This record gives sequence, C-alpha cells and structure tokens, in this order.
Amino acid sequence: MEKRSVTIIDIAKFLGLSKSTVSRALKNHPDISNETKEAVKKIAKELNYIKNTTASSLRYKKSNLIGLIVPEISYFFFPSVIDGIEYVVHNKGYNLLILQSNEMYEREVENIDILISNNVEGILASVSRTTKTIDHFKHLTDINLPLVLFDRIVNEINADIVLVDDIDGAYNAVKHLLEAGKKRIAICTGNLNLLISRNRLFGYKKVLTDSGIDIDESMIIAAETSEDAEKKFSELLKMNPSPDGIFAISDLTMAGVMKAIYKSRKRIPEDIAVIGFCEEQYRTMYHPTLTAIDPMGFEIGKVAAELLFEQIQQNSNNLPPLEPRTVYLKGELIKGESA
Amino acid sequence: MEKRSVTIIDIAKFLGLSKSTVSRALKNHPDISNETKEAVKKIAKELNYIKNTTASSLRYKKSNLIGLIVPEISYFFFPSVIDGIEYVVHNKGYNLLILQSNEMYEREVENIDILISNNVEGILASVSRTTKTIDHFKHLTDINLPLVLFDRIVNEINADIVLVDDIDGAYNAVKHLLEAGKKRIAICTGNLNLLISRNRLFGYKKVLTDSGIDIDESMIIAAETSEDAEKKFSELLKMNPSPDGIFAISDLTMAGVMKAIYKSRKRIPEDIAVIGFCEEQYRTMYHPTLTAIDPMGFEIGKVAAELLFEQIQQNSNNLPPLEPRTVYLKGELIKGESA
DNA sequence: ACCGGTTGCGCAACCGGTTGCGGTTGATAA
DNA sequence: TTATCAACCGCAACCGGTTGCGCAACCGGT
Repeated sequence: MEKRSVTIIDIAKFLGLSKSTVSRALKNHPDISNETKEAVKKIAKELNYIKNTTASSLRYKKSNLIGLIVPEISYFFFPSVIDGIEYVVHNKGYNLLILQSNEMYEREVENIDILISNNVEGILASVSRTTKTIDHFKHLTDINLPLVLFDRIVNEINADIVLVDDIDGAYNAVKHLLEAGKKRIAICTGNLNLLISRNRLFGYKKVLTDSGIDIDESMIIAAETSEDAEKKFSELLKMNPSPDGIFAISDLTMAGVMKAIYKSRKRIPEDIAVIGFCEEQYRTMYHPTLTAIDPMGFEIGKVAAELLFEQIQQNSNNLPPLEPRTVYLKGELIKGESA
Repeated sequence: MEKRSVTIIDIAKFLGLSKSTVSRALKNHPDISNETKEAVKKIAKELNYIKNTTASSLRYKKSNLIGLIVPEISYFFFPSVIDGIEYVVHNKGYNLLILQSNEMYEREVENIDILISNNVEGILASVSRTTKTIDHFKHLTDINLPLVLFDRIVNEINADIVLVDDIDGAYNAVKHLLEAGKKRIAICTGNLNLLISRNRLFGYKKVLTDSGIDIDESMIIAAETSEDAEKKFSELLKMNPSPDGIFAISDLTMAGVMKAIYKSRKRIPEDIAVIGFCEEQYRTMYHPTLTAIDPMGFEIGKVAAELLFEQIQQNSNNLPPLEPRTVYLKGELIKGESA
C-alpha cells in the first residue's frame, strides 16, 4: 500500500545524474551549471518532489522546528500567545511543535524529552502549576538548547524570560478603582504557587498601602478555577459590608467573578466596579464591557519567539550563549464600562 | 558550542557492545539477554540518553507526528478542537505539528507540503475560506497519506469528514425562538463560501418554511467579521419593524450581534431573543447567558483524530484504504437566559 | 563424539539528503 | 604540445537508529 514518495535519487536516475548533483542543484550550489539546475528543478516539479525534512535534518542538524509547551492550549490567554509565536516562527521559515502539560509536572518533563528527541532547535515554555523542581529545564542548558520562558516562569534558570509587568499592571488597575472612589476593593487571585498570582497580589497590596488603606485579608481570595471563583465571590458579595470593587487577576477568575456579580443582581459599575487582566477578544463580550489591563498575549508570544531566535542565531554562529535576558511588557489599561 | 547529545553508539562503546545490540536492548527485543538489557538501560539513564526520533523515523518510517492545519489557532472555536485532537493524539503516543493557513489558500498549499516534508503520518485540516481548488488535498490520497477534514470541508474528496449537523442545529435553534413566540427572526450568517454558513442558513430557512413563515431577505445578513456583524445589526435593529429574535451562526458573529444589541438598549430576551452556536466557555460570559447550540469543538477534534488513527492503523496493517466516512455530530441546545 | 536447536550478539546495509574531496573535461596560456 | 586551471560533476562517508542475516557458543539428547 505504501507509495514511496519521490526522492532526489528518483530525479537523479531520471536525468542520469548523481544524487549529489541533484541535491546541489536544488540548493543552487555554484558548482552546478544553470542548465543542469533548470533541468533538475523542472523534473522535480513534474515528479512532485518534496524534500524529506527528516533526512535533511538528520544530517544537517537543522530541523526547522521550534518546541512549545503550554499548560493548556485552550486557556483564554494561550491561544493569543501561540498566535504571536506562530507569527514569528512562520516568518523565520520554522514550524511549531506544540505540547500541553495539562498542568502536570510529569508531562512537562516528558514533553521536554519529546522535543529534544524531535531535534527542535529551541524551546518556548510556560511552566505548569504543579512544577516544583526544574532539572528538566536546566538540562537544556547542558545540551545548549535555547530556552525562553514566558508568563509562567521559574527562577534561577539559564533562560530568557518574558513577562508582563504584573505588579505595575495590578497597581494601575486597582489605582483606577481607587480613583473612581471605590473603598473596599477585593481581589480574586489565582493559585499562589504561580509567580503571576503573587505579583498581581503584590501590586494590589502595594497600591492600597501607598494610598493609606489597610489590607483586609477577607478581601483577598485565591481561586483555582472559574467555578471556584464564582462560589467564593457569591459568598463574599453577601457579606456586609461587601466590596464595592473587584480586581480579577485573570480571564479565568474574571469569568467566575462576573457570574457571581450577575447573580447578585448588583449593578456594574455603580454598586460594584470590576477590573482585571483581559484579552480584547473577551473584554467586550461581557456586559458592561470590561475595563481591563491588556495581558499582551500576542506580544508576549512575539517577543518570546524573537528572543529564542536570537539565541538560535547565536548558536549557529558558534558564538557563546547570550546572557539571559528578562523582558517586561507593560499592559495598558483599556477603558470599558465596568469601572 | 554544539554539544552533541549521547547516541546509542556512545552507549555501545561504553559497554563494549555493538550499536545493534544497544538498539535492540532498548526496545526489549527477545534476542537480547536480560543482563545486557538492564546494563544498557542503566547506562542509558546515567548518560541521559534520549532517542533521536529524526533518525529513527527516517529508517522506520514512523515519525509519530500528526499534522494539523487550521485557519487560525485563536479563533473562538479552534482551541477547543485542538484540545480534543491533542487528547487523542497524546494517548496514542503521537505529537502534533500545528500550522495556520490564516485563511490564505497559498499558505494552505504550502502547509500541506511542509507536513509531507516532515513525514507526518496523517493530516487533520479545516480548510481556509479562500480555498477553491483542492488539488493539494487530492494529492494526499495519491501518496496514501490519511486525511480527515473537519468543520470546514470541501466536497468530492477522498477523506473522512467530521461535521456538526449544522442544518439540524440551526433548525432547532430557530425553532426554539419560534416556540418562545418570536415572529421576526433574523439570522447573522458568515461567509457564504463556507458550507457551514450555507447549511446553517438552510436550517434557518427550512424551519421558517416548515412553520409557514415567509422568508424575509432583509432579515438575512452575512458578516465576515465581528465588527461587520455589529455594524450591520446596529442598522437592522433601527429598522421598523425590527427583529424580535436573532440567530447568530458562530461565536464570531455572535460577538458582533450582542454588541449591537447592547448598544440598542433593547432587553434580552424580552425585546429580542438571541440564540447561536457557542462554546460553553463563552456562553456564560455574556449577560444574560446565551441559549445556544453546542458547537462540539472538543468532540469534533476527538472524533476527527480517532478517524485519522483508524486510517493510519489501516495503512500500517497494509490493508487497502477505508471508504471515506462522514460523521455528523449533533450539538445539543443548552438553555441560557437569552431565549 | 555427533547433531539439531536455541541463545545472544555483531556485521553491514539501509532510510534520504548533505558535503569534502577528488576526478574529468575542455579551454587557455606558455 | 604541454602545463594550468576553472567549471562541473560523481564517489563515498556521514547523520543515528533499525533490522535481516549469519555466526559462535552452548545446551541436552543419543
């Protein structure tokens, strides 16, 4: 059943040439005459020749593949990041091998092996929630494989890092609520194992402290899932006094928070103002539309991929690895009607 | 700079064995003694050996790679589909090479070549909006490469096909509005070049006809983008008589329609009822929550991948290709508050 | 001592494309 | 005529893992 696809050897036989000549002709090697080149290319097209990248990369050590590991592809935020990555990767003539960790440490380790095994030239990753040891990432520097972490990072690692300035964003978000006259501002943060959750919480605390407002621990709620957020905020909104502003740190928590508010029949923003980090795509889905800090998904992906290619470039020039860089992207506040 | 990673030859040298023995030992070949197997595995672990899939697949013709082509990764619907695909693909021990066509015919053709070039064992695709000729897909059957199309398909092709039953879904959606007593129901459909748009429009027309209602062409609006939908429906809602029900055929059109309604200050569902095809994730983001037909993203991906693996299985057993199958998934109506 | 059968392993070809090196040819210069 | 050289192309090794085949060693049985 297996119909072998056409190889350079087929072309060579057809033209009575050697496969080396065909190979060189296809790559426009100067040693080959123009007539031969044209003949080869003509036949290649006629026979529907497609280069076998696998064979090529085995020899040439250039797979043209970039590996990507995300916790979950369909998380609100990640599709945008992937878009940004794909934009750069495609422009460089590379392709993307995408793996999910499903927030499981074991799969993350396994995925790293898979990517190495597939000869990727670099890896982009956002680490899983359950990852505590990072030997699998450190191993990459041993074998000199470029690595860029984004959004969910780990410390003390030899890799480029791309983040949104979470503290700054959270600070500005909550400040916006304060300036609107809100006094009792709650935060819905995420799993505090994630740096992003801690940083956004830090920004929240910082602006309150800077404004001379005491931190009320009952206004700080950590939720793992959207449902979790909804449940906990439904409770919170029944309390007296209840918050008059909420800062939700992610799309995920926002979804839960908004559901809780809708249920409570409170008016937005009169009774309760809402602000968060939210992709443009979803920001205007809510009613009223959200005022939100742009989480910069596309940009993160774009910048992360660009940094990766700089490392790859460095490698292919046989230059020593670059010093690890950290890039902070500042997300702007986009005004909606919710605050 | 390039640190070569360890190969079976390194292991062989280390143990004074031949590379064939090491290869067999690692695959638990019965010819090899248990002592040797254990010794090899022990050293493999110590040296941090990772199999070079590229080399393996060159010889063994098994890349463990599945190719996926989607118009755009971050479209509302596709992340869910990818999730479903990834679920199956990972369980089979395969990996996913994901490419975007960005709705461009040329990139679709290019992507097919890239996937072939990377020795994928099968291809899953949702075709671009601008695709009119399908020779690039037909070529796949020539080289006996399994193909499954989903959601956006082309006709007269030798491939498995997975669809939601668009006509049925649209029929039930609009019927739901009729049963709620709505009389002037508008539809926001998409690019009519897409079968999905035509089918959902057909279901809309069918239920109206079946119910003895005349089709009002001014109530049929095709929109390419969310913004387009918003603009056109803002106009429509100003008309007199204006619709008292809207059926939006996709997440994309729904976003525009809802914005237009919000702007018009009409009440949902009292003044105007809304129904559509909408992923669960987004359905409850709107306020009021949407009544919608489940577009079955995850399921589509899952079923498509399963069909693909059946074809691959067939190939690897050297059996003749299966007859192309078409699977229709019926999306259930999920009640929200918008209708 | 001889034989058939098993066990355990190595040799070498192979997958398809790449590349260093060397060989052939024809033209030009000496 | 012969040395020189560029232009053009083929040979063969190589990338790392897989596999058909063959061979030596060893087994128990006669």
